[in-house]
Amino acid sequence: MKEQLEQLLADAIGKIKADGVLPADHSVNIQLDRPRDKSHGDFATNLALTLAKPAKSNPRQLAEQIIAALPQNTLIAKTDIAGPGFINFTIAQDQLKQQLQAMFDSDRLAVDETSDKRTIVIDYSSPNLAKEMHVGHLRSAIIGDAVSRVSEFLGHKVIRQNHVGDWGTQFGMLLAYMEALDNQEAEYELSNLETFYKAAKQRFDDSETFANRARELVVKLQSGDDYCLRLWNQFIEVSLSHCQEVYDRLGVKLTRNDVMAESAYNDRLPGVIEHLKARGLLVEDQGAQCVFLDEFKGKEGEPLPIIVQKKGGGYLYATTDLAAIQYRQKELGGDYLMYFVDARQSLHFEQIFTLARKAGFIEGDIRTQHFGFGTVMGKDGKPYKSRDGGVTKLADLLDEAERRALELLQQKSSDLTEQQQQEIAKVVGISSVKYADLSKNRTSDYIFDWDLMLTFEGNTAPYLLYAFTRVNSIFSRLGEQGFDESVPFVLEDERELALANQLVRFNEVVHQVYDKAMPHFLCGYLFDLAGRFSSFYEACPILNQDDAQLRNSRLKLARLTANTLQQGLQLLGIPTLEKM
RNA sequence: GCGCCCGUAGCUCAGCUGGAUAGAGCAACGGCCUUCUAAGCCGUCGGUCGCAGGUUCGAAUCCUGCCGGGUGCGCCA
Repeated sequence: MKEQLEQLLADAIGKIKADGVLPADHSVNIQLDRPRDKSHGDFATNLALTLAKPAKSNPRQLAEQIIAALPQNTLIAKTDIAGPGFINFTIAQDQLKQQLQAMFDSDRLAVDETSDKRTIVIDYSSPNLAKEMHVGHLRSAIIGDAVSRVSEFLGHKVIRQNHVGDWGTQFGMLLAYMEALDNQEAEYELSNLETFYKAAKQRFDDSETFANRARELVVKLQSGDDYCLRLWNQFIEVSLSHCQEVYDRLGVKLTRNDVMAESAYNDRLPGVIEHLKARGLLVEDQGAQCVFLDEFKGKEGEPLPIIVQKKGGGYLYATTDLAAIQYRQKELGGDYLMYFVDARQSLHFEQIFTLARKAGFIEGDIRTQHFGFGTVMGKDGKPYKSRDGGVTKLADLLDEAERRALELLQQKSSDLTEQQQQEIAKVVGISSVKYADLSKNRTSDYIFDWDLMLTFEGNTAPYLLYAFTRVNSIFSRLGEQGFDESVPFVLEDERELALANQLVRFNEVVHQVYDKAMPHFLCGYLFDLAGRFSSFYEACPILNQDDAQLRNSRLKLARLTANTLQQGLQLLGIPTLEKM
């Protein structure tokens, strides 16, 4: 609907250019807003204001000329010139009803597939396997997963990549500790990776002999020693299955098949260095192999190095990331590489992307984009910590979410069995954590607050889940008798109209989420939708409506609302519940 | 020192490429359950958009400076 109107305006601009009202070479950016104030119509544009100067005209007069130049159409019911020269459009109700009907008939709620289909490689979650997943891993997994789902829904080919860290220096320490324990002990201690890591670190710091053994083991591991590889494999296996448990609980779509660990690029690393050398990009500096790019200057304007090989010959994460870019493009056929990684790594990615392009690892139309995100903070405004001051394990955090959700459900009297309550609490708890994250602007830090995310009031998962069950209850009450879906939509009450206008925006919003990789747009949309439905439900009798035409139309609105809520939540990676 | 991000109501957050009286939710206060829904709805109160300049017909949004907070910057990943 917005696109159609944009097209009409583009035609109008073309016409006034042809008429000499506006210089033909003046480039025009058509901006269409949805005015907050209902009296300003369904859409508004400031075109006449921005073009008044180049047209050497006054805005209101130009507005009239633009309106006059609009092609014949059935979309616009009314145009007004308001204030200094805004053009306000009221959409013809027929068009709105037609759009609703299209959504109603569509199995994808009339969301358009993208016109620019890509093979998108999405790097998300990517934890370090040395430790158990903690709070810091939450955002990448949740946001990356939501954007993956949205991208797929729009018709892109999505390849998920879990770039887990399994090759760092700290593995020597872990292997040495495994070695020091006997087999059974090791198995037992590995069941809690967090304490295992701490114990290994402790020993590393305390004992010189142990530390030396740890360093020795790293070297042996990296040179392919069988014994080390066996220990290492055992450790990685345990750690990966921990991750998988967390993904399954979170409803994050990652599986073992998506794991492409750092170590998997080992064979490619010498080739990366060779390639850089062949391109004349490599410079030796203090024994290390570096690349200096003019784009990145240091303190006194001297170029900043990207170190790709240590003086001892070891490789660094910059090297691995370059190898990964090469792999994702060449082997996976990706033409859009997305990275959902902490914002603190933005400089690193800028450097890597620039270098990758300069070195020819990526060329032409291939997009690379780092989507950073802020830190999860505690109520004190500092990075989120557990009570004892340590980092909070993700598994423990999810346990607490489920426990708190159960408490919340128990407070409300309900006809649910104990068993049902527990199952529902799991969904509500996990969804609350996910939604709290998704509903905030990706780029900013946010404060993790149990009380705010686990409430039925405001922009929260429980509110939306409950809103869905309320809509659904209409249909369970309706039972098997069903309703006549063939009647046209009736939009007489202002609340019916408000709901309809919101429903129709779904397409636009889903595309925006993809364009900016900002799931919070969708959250805001769903919250608004649920609110409008509640107002409608309050004021407009549905099942108790005698007028059959009206009753069926309202049932259709309710059905469409339910489907949109469900689809929207699903795109966010949140399941719906039949009852709560 | 240099780079990036942030500062909006008492609290948690929106505010899309500059647009019309800066919006939600919570908290506070006041209404609404013999008609599907009260885990809801309707309303009231609450802001010098960190500060100071500048650009513009028009700035929370763009530019400059300052204050305050975060974070990154040669051999960890």
